[in-house]
Amino acid sequence: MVEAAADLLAERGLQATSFGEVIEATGTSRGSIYHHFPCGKTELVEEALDLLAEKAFAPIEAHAGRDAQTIARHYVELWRSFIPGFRLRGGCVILTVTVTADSEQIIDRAAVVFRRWRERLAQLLQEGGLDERHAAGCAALIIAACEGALVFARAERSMEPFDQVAEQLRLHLATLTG
Amino acid sequence: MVEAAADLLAERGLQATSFGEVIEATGTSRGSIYHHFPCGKTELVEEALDLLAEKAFAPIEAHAGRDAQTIARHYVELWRSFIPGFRLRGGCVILTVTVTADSEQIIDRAAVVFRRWRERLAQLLQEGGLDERHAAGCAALIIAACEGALVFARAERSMEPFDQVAEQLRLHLATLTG
DNA sequence: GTCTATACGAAGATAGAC
DNA sequence: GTCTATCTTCGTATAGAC
Repeated sequence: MVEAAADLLAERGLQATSFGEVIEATGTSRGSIYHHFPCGKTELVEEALDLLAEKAFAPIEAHAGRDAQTIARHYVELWRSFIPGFRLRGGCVILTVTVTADSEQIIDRAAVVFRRWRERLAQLLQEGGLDERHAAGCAALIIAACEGALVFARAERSMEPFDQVAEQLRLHLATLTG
Repeated sequence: MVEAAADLLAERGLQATSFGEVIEATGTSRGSIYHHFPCGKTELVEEALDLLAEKAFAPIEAHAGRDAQTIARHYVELWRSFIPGFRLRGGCVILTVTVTADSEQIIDRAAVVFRRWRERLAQLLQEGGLDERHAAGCAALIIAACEGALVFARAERSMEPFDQVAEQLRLHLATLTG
């Protein structure tokens, strides 16, 4: 049930993900959702966000321990791989939810996800040899830039703006670690 | 009428901006909107987007002709100034609309805005001495990173992540122009 | 515990009087 | 041309049968 909600969130966004669609996707019934999630949509969305956030960047852990440039390159490549998967439509769910949510609870949950992503990437970069003073900022830059570039790609239905940004990030990392 | 819609869009986002609120804000009537905008909400939103896009970055033109680092610094500062104005709530309207719109027309209009922003900034940077090969990419990076960082700031209700990103952008520009 | 039916409200859009 | 009243659709949430 949470998985179906997560898929729909990723594909269509927060407002567009209605219980009606979750029901259609899962085959379950309306009342059953409220039995498992008494707080309704907010509760379901929170769980779905956690699931998405965890799954999204699990692959990067496979590169833990390598040098900072390699980590960064794979991280950006992972973002890039999301674009065709979402058919240039969805972008990042956490971002979409953040800018559209009217519930403080959900925004707070999204904020936790963003922070976790940044802290983990900063840690990986630092372990990969990046100066401690730049690690947090550099991680924030990479994720922020990828988020923004993903939106460009979605709007223009083209990989070009994303690839331009990725190239600049590569240059920046090369400078910092060189 | 368009101005009221633009204000509401900036403050509350696409889905949250209803005709009811536009009516309340302007004092006009429901039928009157459809008289001036036969295509309804889509048409009104398109006009509002154009208005917002034009107004948002007009101030940067005052710095035209200065060196690339100065241009970039003022550009980022301009983005930063949006945060308190939107009370950390709205973020960038064009971004919000892009990720939430279900109308191809509106997304296309947003794409035009993004492209125009990038091209103008690239031009200013290049006139400010930035290498032609980096101008387009660097402009894309700056705008993408600011968009992403704005979302972080909104989610965490803090300037810190934005300022981290801004510092990295400053470093990057210093490297490219140094 | 799971389902059906329905209440309740909001939003977009339209009709028709003036 | 502008306004009031209304229609339709859709989404969340709940009540109550089994």
